[in-house]
Amino acid sequence: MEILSTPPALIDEVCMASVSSETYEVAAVAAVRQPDAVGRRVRAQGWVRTRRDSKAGFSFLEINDGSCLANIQVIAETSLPNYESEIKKLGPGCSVAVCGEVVASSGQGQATEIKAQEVIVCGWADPEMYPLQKKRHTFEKLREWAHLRPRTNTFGAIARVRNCVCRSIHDFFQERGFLYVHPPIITASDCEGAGAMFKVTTFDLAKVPMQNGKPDFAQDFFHRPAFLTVSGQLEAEILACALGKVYTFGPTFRAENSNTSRHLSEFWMVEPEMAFFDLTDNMQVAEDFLKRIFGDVLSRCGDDMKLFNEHVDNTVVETLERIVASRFHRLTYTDAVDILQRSGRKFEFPVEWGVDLQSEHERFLTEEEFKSPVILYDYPKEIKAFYMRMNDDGKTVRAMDVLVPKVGEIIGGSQREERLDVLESRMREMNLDPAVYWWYLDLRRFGTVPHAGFGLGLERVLQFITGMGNIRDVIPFPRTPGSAEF
RNA sequence: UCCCCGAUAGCUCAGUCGGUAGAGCAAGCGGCUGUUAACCGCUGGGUCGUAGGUUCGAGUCCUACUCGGGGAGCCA
Repeated sequence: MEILSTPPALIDEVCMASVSSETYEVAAVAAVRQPDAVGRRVRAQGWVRTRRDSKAGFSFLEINDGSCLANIQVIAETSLPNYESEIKKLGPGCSVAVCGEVVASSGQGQATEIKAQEVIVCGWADPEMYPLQKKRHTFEKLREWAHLRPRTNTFGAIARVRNCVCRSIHDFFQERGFLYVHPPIITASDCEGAGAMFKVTTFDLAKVPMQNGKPDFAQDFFHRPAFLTVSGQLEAEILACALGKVYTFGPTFRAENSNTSRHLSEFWMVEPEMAFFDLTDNMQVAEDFLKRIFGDVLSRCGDDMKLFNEHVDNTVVETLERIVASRFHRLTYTDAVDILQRSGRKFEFPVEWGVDLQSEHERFLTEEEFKSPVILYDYPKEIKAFYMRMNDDGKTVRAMDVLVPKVGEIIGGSQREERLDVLESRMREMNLDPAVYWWYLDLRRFGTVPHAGFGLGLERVLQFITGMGNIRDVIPFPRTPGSAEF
């Protein structure tokens, strides 16, 4: 366990003036809590969670610095010079730096504690005004305090799990020789038709230049309509068709007026794209990928996952453990429809070959029929995008969706159509103008290769991992219709 | 965007048949205690989401709007 760390510069400037001449190692709470930290002289810095006074001549302070779920208990004796003037007035939310020796704790619940030689108050938090109380708050209320909710146990845990997942994403692809690539965030074409897009413009909206009753985009910044990306897939294909295996990882924007617990207007998406991969290879990558993420979270975020399991959803740990050890069920769309029709279950929306599966159908498959993630593939061409590879039956395309219990679709992907003539006829069928996609078609015109890829919604994965019911609670600053505070 | 539900103290909620508001927690003060969601006592704290309407009288009934939640569609 590494105990030395770089102190935040700002805090140090604020506090160093009053620090005694003795030296202390700046240490994270996570490190100080380890039994082997006993005997070290440390400086712990963070926010007070609670204070308890003892008439035995000292107060207990619980300090959290976000390095782990748990706090470090500080023993602040009445003999400290600022005990009456400051320490007795500390409460939830105050920021402090504590210098002292790490000692074995004589109480229950922690191995170590800090016997304070100095307690420096950096910032006060008026208990009459500070919103966070020493009690449970609803997630809805905490959402109104997005600037303070990272200081709570649950949202601190979410931040750490989110970080762990992002690290796993990079590790997984980097170890397998993928290149991390960056598609544009501003895009000029509504390539995929994957929902409404946010417009990007420098026009003065009070006086937009008009031409024949329409905005004259020739005068706009990019000399044409521009949007925020809804997917980096088409650009990722360009890069894959030169570099082999690539992945993107960045923000994605959808202006869809979706008001659900599973949709955000701004979310993070991972999109691997692999040249010389077919749909079977693609499914294997998706499965290995999810298992790696879940496995890493279990091994690196044990305390945080324990919190989710105890206070949010008591099945999450068991579910992740089972998935890591199991094999995903793979079946065609056609087989899935067959299972649903023969289930005897009365669905609100009847199942029929050719229609898109509803939430209730996906949930039946993942939660009842298989009780595990399910990969569905070979979907009817009518309900999937133009770029997905046509099967020989002429009716289905090489699409795949990875479905998980509760959250539903967590990954959507396909093998891409690499045959120029087939792709062009598919575009015409769907009333898309091939001329607009000239560069996309060039990839098939010059040195085309079979390739495949998928998209994974980061927040959907986090929802699944943590059991959090609302996607707005697994991203620090959720953007949704009518909501962009903070 | 559609359907349903909700909005009362800092937070979570109760409030009967329409008659000017209550609890728990939090906070302040005091007590007790190597405590750890600490505990015990006292005190303060409200334009009942906003705007109209019905009524002698509205937290309560009606309408619209705003915000929040659940479900649906779209999807990741």
